[in-house]
Amino acid sequence: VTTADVAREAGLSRGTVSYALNGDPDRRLTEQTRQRVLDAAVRIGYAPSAAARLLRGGRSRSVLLLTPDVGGAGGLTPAVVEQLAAELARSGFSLVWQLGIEGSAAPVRELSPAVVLTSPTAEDPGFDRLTRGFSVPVVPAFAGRDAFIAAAGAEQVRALAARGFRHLIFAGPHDDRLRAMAALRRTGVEREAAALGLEAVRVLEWPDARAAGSRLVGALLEEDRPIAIAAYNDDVALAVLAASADAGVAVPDRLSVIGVDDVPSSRLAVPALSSVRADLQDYVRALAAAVVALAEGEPVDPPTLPSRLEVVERDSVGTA
Amino acid sequence: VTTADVAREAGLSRGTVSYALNGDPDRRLTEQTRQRVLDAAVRIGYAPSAAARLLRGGRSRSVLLLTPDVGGAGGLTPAVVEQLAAELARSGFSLVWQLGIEGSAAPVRELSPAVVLTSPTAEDPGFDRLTRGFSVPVVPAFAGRDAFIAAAGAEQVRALAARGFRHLIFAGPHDDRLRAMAALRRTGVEREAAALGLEAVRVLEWPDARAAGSRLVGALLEEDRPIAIAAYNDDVALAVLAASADAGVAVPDRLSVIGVDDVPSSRLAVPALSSVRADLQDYVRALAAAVVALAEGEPVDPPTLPSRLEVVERDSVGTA
DNA sequence: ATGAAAGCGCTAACAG
DNA sequence: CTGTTAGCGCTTTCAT
Repeated sequence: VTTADVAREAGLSRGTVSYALNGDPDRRLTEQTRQRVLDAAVRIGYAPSAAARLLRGGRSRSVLLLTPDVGGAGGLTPAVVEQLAAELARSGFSLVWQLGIEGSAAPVRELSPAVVLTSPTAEDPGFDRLTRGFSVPVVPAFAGRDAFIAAAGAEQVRALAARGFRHLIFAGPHDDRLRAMAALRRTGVEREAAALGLEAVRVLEWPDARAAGSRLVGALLEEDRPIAIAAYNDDVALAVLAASADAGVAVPDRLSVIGVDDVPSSRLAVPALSSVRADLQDYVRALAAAVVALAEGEPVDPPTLPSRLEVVERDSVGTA
Repeated sequence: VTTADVAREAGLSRGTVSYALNGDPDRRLTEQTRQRVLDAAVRIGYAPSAAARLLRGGRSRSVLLLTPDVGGAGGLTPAVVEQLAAELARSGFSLVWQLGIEGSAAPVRELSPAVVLTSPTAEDPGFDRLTRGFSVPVVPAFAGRDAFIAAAGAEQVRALAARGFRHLIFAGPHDDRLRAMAALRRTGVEREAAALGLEAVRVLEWPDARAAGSRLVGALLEEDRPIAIAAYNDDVALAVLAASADAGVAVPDRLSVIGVDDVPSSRLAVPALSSVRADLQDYVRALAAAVVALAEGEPVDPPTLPSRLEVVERDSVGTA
């Protein structure tokens, strides 16, 4: 069912139908004519062909976000995507999210988006493959992501150092898929420790099994010096907490630990887990604005993720 | 840059270019001609117009998934979406996910998908608004979602009843956005309790603040009978655990609790949290197959979510 | 083995 | 105020 059908039904021409349906740029239509078209359209269930509109040269109002997986941008993706979608909707754009870009799956070109947002950066391998075939701006969203991930580690170090700890342990995740992000975080931890003149950071991969974790805590304890752990994220920090409880080690009296992300269960851990949180509201707003500008053809740079995060002090960090 | 440009560059006609670029259905091209076209295409950077292709009548190889938010389908969405995307990619389809459908944002029509998957069901208000304007199958994905959510509650009850508990408490979430799902889960709990001939289930909204939670546990304890709690999900169950620890109540000796979802931190709670887990692999595979069939025009029904889940027994449930 | 041309549904410039 | 028409880029049938 096309405009031609509507035109026939309404006894008018296709041109008139088009004007009536889109609101007139200049054209003055009789209210009666307009109504007649609208009625006919609903009566026969007209739905415009997006493809034809696009082909005709209309700008698209959609934005395509490409990430390898849901956690693609350091665990911050879901919340960011939801807010970004809402923000863009305010400006009349729709955000669509395509996952699993790493593999063979090619980005959808059927959606001729106004802007493409990617979580891989221009340096990432495969970026060219992603961008190929798009004649619209392809922007690495999450600019400054590496620094952002590292910054969380730096905050952890500052929080721990402020309590007098001079020797820090970095507890990395067991999950292999997190390897790259963990390396970034670790670098942040190490750099800040060096900047603050602390001892060299000891790096551990925290074991997945509870029993192994508890043995590890036991071993750490024998060294007989204050234990301060910067965990890769809250999940790892929670594992440290569990291991400590299993080993009968008091937190924060004999062991301090701080995570990253401030996931809901951190508040509910025993003791409540200190963590690092990012407030991304302003960033997402700026990102949405940049996307809209890009869509309008203005050559703006997308915003950079904040490099200063907020420490949430709870009960898992003591003093040296 | 269009096929016409490629044709001019290669000294051939647009038709030939099209055949060379797409692989010949029947047509036999000289290898030399084919190469000439391919070279010309890369040389001048040709990229096909998806809109024109679509308009011309080619079926699209994309699938649009519409959900209100990331957690749209009972917390199971992210994992399901990732697997579904991978599964569909295997058949040459790309899945794109549009969030925030509840609000004013209209589904993207620029993407003329082969199939539209929605998390709202046909009964949900606003479903018509979503489906309007699509001339392709619009299928409520997650068929049997309500039963699925309820089933998890039923599993909790069975697990608790098997340990001899006759009086159960349902701990609902504080978060208002979860209200609808919580009601479903509660129904599952209540129905199974009735079916098993247990006492009427007591329904509580678990408080957000730790102090309030701990007071609540204290009050429960005074009633001097075994406490068995089916929590809405693991987050609530974790809160119960935290409250118990704060109140100095031993779990599972004096209080039993079981969650739903088996989130990573459940394993790491102290004591490790018993939970209910769903294995959705088969379901997602079947869903992908149904989507592909639908795209081919076969009128199949999408699969129903399993109504039998798996209990993960850990250390937070004792005996009556 | 290649070229010519029609037409997908739409909008906008031009006639009337 | 409304009708007619060209053409967006592509695929595909029909000629050659």
